[in-house]
Amino acid sequence: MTARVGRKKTTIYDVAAAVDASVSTVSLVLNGDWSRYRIKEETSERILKTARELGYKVNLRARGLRLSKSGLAGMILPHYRNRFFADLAETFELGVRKRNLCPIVVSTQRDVEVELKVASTLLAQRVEFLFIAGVADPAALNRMCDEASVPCVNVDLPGTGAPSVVSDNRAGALLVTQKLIDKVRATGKSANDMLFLGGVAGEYATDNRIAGFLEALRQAGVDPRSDMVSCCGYRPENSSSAFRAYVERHGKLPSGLFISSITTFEGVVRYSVSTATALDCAVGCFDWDPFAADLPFTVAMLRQDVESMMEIAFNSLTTERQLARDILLVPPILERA
Amino acid sequence: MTARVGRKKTTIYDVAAAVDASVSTVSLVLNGDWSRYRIKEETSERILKTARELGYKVNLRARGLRLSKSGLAGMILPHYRNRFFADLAETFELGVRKRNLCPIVVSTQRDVEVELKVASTLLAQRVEFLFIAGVADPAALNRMCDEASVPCVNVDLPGTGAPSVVSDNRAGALLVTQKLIDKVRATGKSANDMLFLGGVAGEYATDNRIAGFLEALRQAGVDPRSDMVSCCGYRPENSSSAFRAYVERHGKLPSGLFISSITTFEGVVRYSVSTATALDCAVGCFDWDPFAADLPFTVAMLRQDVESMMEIAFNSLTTERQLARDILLVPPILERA
DNA sequence: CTGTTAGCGCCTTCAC
DNA sequence: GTGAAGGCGCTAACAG
Repeated sequence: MTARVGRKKTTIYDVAAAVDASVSTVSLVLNGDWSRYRIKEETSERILKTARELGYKVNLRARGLRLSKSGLAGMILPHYRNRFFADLAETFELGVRKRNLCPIVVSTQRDVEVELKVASTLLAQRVEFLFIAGVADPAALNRMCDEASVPCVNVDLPGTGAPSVVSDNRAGALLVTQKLIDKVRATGKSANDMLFLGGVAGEYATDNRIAGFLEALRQAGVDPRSDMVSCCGYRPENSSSAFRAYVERHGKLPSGLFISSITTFEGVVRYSVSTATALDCAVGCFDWDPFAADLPFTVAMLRQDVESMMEIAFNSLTTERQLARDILLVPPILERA
Repeated sequence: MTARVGRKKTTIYDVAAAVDASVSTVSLVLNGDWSRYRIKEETSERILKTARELGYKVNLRARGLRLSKSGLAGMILPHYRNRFFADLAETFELGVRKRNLCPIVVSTQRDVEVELKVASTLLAQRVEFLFIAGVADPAALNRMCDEASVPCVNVDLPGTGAPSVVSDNRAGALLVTQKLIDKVRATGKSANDMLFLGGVAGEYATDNRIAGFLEALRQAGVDPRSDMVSCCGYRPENSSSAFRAYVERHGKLPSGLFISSITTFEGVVRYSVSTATALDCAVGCFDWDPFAADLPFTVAMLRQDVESMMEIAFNSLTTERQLARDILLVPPILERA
């Protein structure tokens, strides 16, 4: 058998002609409910057989046009390069396939232009719903979906233009910080020397994590100081130098370290390696990565509860939920302690 | 503006009726080449305006049906959970978008059933070509594409059913092993105590890596022994115990360690951490991960050249290349040394 | 039990 | 300059 690039595909008309039946009979048979339409079994078998011989395959696009539904479901996210987004994509695909639809996941590299373009392509393809994760401007995309009457949901992103499913950053940060404080005190150190590292002040997630961090400190009777928080962004180089600066200023490591993302963590590890400084302090991280989990010191890692988030997201596709536009909070999971 | 889930979309007929023109005029204008058809500028502007007001959006599926091309391009891969596949997916999307198509990437978790089902869905959606990466049985999928007259290419996977683009495992392994031997000898140790760890004997990639490893040894005047190779699979637990077994049997670490995948590496790190054994030997890894790259010892990492691979893959979609079905080898990149 | 037919929304050739 | 009409492949009434 050789490649037959561009050869014309066989249609139900071809099959109908071959068995000398009508297209509707063929269609009925091919869609399985021939018994309901009391088509002779012999006819049905002949059709099935020749369809196979002719290599017939449905054209889902034609069917979709006829039925006014595409059978497609879309998701846009920034990239696949960390476990959270990778898990989101895979969980989305699974859920979509379970609903007998075909997933279209597209990454947009956090580029607003690309986000807009991709979203409009997906809507023009008539996806039946759209998941929006980690984009720069959810509101614009929500509006587009609204105009196209396509249900959508924001994931890991709060917004008022659609239902939103987000990790409970505050509660998670509170929990991890409490663990850290316990550990710090168990080793006889002071919770007055803790540090929050990473993120960008003003960002939704970062602000909530800081709030949780500070609340835990207050609950433990510690009076938060401004030098306990260092929002150095997401790049490893930045956290590396921010951490170095902290250590040099204080002449020692913090007693407990709350790291706000896996890339920030990378920077800390890089510092530790390059200066041969053992990280003998309590460490917690609001993110999870299998490699980081195997490092030479115990880290309390918070893993976003992707399964729950996606289940909730799928459930918010109903008309009522679409109208309600709630923000649904999902507590993350403490992975190590 | 409120959600209007399920409301009927506006079509070119609606626009035509609104401006009291014919659908063909509307179509012409909306597709931009109205000047070529010498449509009055005034008409054209009126159409554009009302189309916008009515919120008209093309239905790409209807257009596709009419033009017999879907505007869709498919890729199937096992998952997104390592950098290689994540990069593959993103590079694919970029290339596809550059060609003004819409990417559909679907992960199949290395499950043959799922692979088959997904492939047939994508073909039924009439993707214009299909990239196949890291699946269990490429031949079956190649055959399906062939029957559907859809060009396809195997990525990181050799096959005879379609052109294949694979990393040059042998050359890469040879290169890294040479580096390791240099390092081992530079520190006064013997290249007779090197170890290849990971992979599955009989697998294409593993076998080629072993071949490169052994060849480098031979070139360096070392006579390979069977206990220099331990194919312990891909799970971290397995490499962890396989490495432990090696160390216990020999009473010391190997002088140089060639690790065949990132998950194998994880297992080695886990062993090192749990036994407080410093990994003071030359280490090389046929895989790349940003976290691993920041670990407390220098590792020569080989990174698959995703960009080149994908470029070659895109180029092998032409009819001649489809018929030729070559296996194209792409050397990986040495990331650290 | 099976066939005819009218679209789904769009593009394109050919008339006018 | 613009409109009418056919058809992409499929489904679902509605007729027989």
